[in-house]
Amino acid sequence: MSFSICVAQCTDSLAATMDDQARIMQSIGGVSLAGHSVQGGMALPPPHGHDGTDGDGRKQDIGDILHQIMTITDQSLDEAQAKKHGLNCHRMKPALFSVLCEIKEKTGLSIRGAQEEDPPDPQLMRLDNMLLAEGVAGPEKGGGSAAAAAAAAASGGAADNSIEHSDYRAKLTQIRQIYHTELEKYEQACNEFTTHVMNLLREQSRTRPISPKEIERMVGIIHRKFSSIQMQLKQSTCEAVMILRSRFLDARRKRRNFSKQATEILNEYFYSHLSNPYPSEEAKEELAKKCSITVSQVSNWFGNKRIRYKKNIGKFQEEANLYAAKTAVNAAHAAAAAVQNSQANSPTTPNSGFQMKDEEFQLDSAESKNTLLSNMFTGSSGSFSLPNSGDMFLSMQSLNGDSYQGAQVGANVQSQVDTLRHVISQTAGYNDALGGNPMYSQHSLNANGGWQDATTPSSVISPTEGPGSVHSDTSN
DNA sequence: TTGCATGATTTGCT
DNA sequence: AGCAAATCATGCAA
Repeated sequence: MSFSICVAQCTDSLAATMDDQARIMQSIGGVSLAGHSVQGGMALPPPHGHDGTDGDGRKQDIGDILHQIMTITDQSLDEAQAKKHGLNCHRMKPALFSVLCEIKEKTGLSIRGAQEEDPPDPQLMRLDNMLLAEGVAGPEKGGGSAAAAAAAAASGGAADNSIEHSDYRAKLTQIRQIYHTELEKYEQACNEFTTHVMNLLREQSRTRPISPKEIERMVGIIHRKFSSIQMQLKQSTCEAVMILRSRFLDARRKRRNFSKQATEILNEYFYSHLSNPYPSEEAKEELAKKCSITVSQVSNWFGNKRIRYKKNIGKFQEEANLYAAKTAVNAAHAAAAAVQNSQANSPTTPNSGFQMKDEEFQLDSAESKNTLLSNMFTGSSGSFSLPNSGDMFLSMQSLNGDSYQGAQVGANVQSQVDTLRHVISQTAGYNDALGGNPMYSQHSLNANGGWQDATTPSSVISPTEGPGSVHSDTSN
C-alpha cells in the first residue's frame, strides 16, 4: 500500500472529472465554434491581440481561452499562474462562465455527483473491532494487556512463560507502534491531499462552475480512496497480530510437561485425597499457585489423573504408595518440627531420629505393594489409631482382582515406620493431624469404577481446616 | 522411529 | 458448571 498509488488514484478521479469538462469544452469547440480547430494544436493569436467586435473575433476569443485552458497543464507553474490571472481578468470570462454553467445544467453533470454516503463497511468494522480487542487500536494504556492476559491463561501462566509473554507484549507493542505511525501518516496525507484538492477546486470554481456539493463529492472520493488504503493497513496489522498470536498463544496443544515439583504436589494431593480426589475451587487455586500453573490446568490434571488412575489402578499402586509414604514423611517432619519447637534443647528428641530421606522410601516393586501403609498404620499403636486405614489399598486390590496376603515390608522401611510411630506417639495432638489426613481413610472408588463421597467426612476434611485444604495434606 | 506418558481439547451427560 | 470419557497432539526416552 503506498501513498503514491492513492494519490494516483485520486488524481485519476480528479482527472476523470476534469476530462468531463474537457470533453464539454471540446464539444463547444466542435459545435459552437465550427471552423476553428481547437484540437489541431494550431498556434492561435493571443487573446488580447484582437479587439474586433464582430462575430468572428468573438469566436476566436473564446477559442483562444479554451485553448489556454486546454494547454494549461502543460505550462510551468509561473506561466500557468500568469495565464490564469490573465484568464480571470479577461473580459470574456463571465460570458464563458455562464456558458459553462448553462452547459453543465443541460448535461445534468451536477446530478451525477449526488450519491448517497456509503454505509459503514462491515469488513472495516470487523477489522476495527479486532484491532481493538487485540489491544492494537484503542487507548495506549493497557494496550495488549488483555491479550497478554489471555496469553498467560492460554499458556499456563507458568513462570518460565513470563519471558515469552514479555516477548509477546514487546512484539505487540511494536505492531501497535507501526500501525499508529502508518495510520497517522495516512491521515496526514489524506488531510493534506483533501485540502489541496479543495483549494484547487475552489480556485477552479472561479473559472468554471463547481458547486460546493461537487467539492464535497470529491472529498468523499478522496476519503474513500484513503480509507481503502487504511483498510489494507488494518488488514495487514490484523494478519501480523494473528501470526503473533498463533506463535505465542494458540500453541495450546503444544503442551509442556509440568515441572517435577508441580507434578509431585499434584500427586501428593491426589493420593492423599484418594477417597475424594475432587479439589475444591480454593484447593485448586492453592495448588495452581503452588505449582505455578492455572486453575484450569489443575482441573485438567485431576480430570486426567482420575480417569487414568481408575483405568489402571494397578499401574498407579506403586505411585500411590510412594506418595503416601512421602506424605507420611512430610507429616513426620512437621511433627518433628513441632516437637522440636515445643521441646527445645531436649535430649529426648534427637534429630537423628528424623533423618529420613525420601530415597529410603523408594521401595522396589516387590516390597512396595499396598501392604506398606496398611502395615504401618493398622498396627496396634494406641496413640495412633487411624480408623479405616488401609481400606484404600484393600479396595484397590479388590478392584484389581489381585490376591495378596501380607506381603513383607522391607526392613529399612519398617525401621522408618517404627521411628515414625515413635515420633508420632511422642507428639501431642498428632492424632488429629494424621487422622484428619484422608490419605489413610477409605477411598470410595466404587465397584462401578466411580468415586463416591466418603462415608466419614471427618476422614476427608481436616478438623482444623476447611475442605480441600492443601496445607493439611501436602507440605505440612 | 516408535511407543508410552501426559497435557489439552472435545463431546455428552447430569 | 463440573465431570467422565474419548481423543488429540506433543514430549521424551529407548
